[in-house]
Amino acid sequence: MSELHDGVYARLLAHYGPQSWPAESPLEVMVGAVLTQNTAWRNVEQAIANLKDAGALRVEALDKLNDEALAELIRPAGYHRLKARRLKNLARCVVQQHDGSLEALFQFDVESLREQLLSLNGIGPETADLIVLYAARKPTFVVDAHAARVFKRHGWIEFEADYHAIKDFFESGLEQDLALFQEYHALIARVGNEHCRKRPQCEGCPLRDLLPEGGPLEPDTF
DNA sequence: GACCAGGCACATC
DNA sequence: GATGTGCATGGT
Repeated sequence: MSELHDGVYARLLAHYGPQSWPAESPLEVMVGAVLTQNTAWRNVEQAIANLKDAGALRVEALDKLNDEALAELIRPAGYHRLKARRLKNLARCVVQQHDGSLEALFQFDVESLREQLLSLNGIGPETADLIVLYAARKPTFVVDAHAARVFKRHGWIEFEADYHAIKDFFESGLEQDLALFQEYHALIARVGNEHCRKRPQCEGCPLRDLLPEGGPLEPDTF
């Protein structure tokens, strides 16, 4: 692990302790990954609870439920009609191409699994990587807005860096270890969410002593 | 009542 | 191939 990652990871882990994805099953991870697109996690929780109450948190149930009924259940997470179609795309893929078995889908290696997910309408790079890392439990680094913001503001990566450049930055500086990738991503999301928002709140941030002279860097836009 | 949260697909240039 | 826009809700 590079010196930078070593220092950041150690500070975050010491400050927050181990994190975990708040889900009870791989399917719940996948559904949560879609529902949290452009949406704060607290808005996703009620939608997941609605799906559980309706007995709809099963691959076959998601596949069979009509669009309107599914949209109504996930309404609290926002973009409900759009996300209902995305969840059904995912469920249909598992039913038709993998005999309804997530284990069958997850037996592919990281790259081919990632490609299959990316081929689905509604699954982009971040959602695909979230599913690979937390549902399929294979080491691929998830880049989210928090990771980009935290690392750009500290001057550790360029403001122009795109998803793949940032993903490479992490994957080339870390051991290819599932638990490390899961933990590090979750810790970065936590510190990004609590301290490195559009208006940074560096007071009490565990990475405060690593800031460049003059405080966090500000791009023209975010 | 404006702003924040902050991914993806698609149209357009 | 970069840029802009629509998708929708709930909390601050």
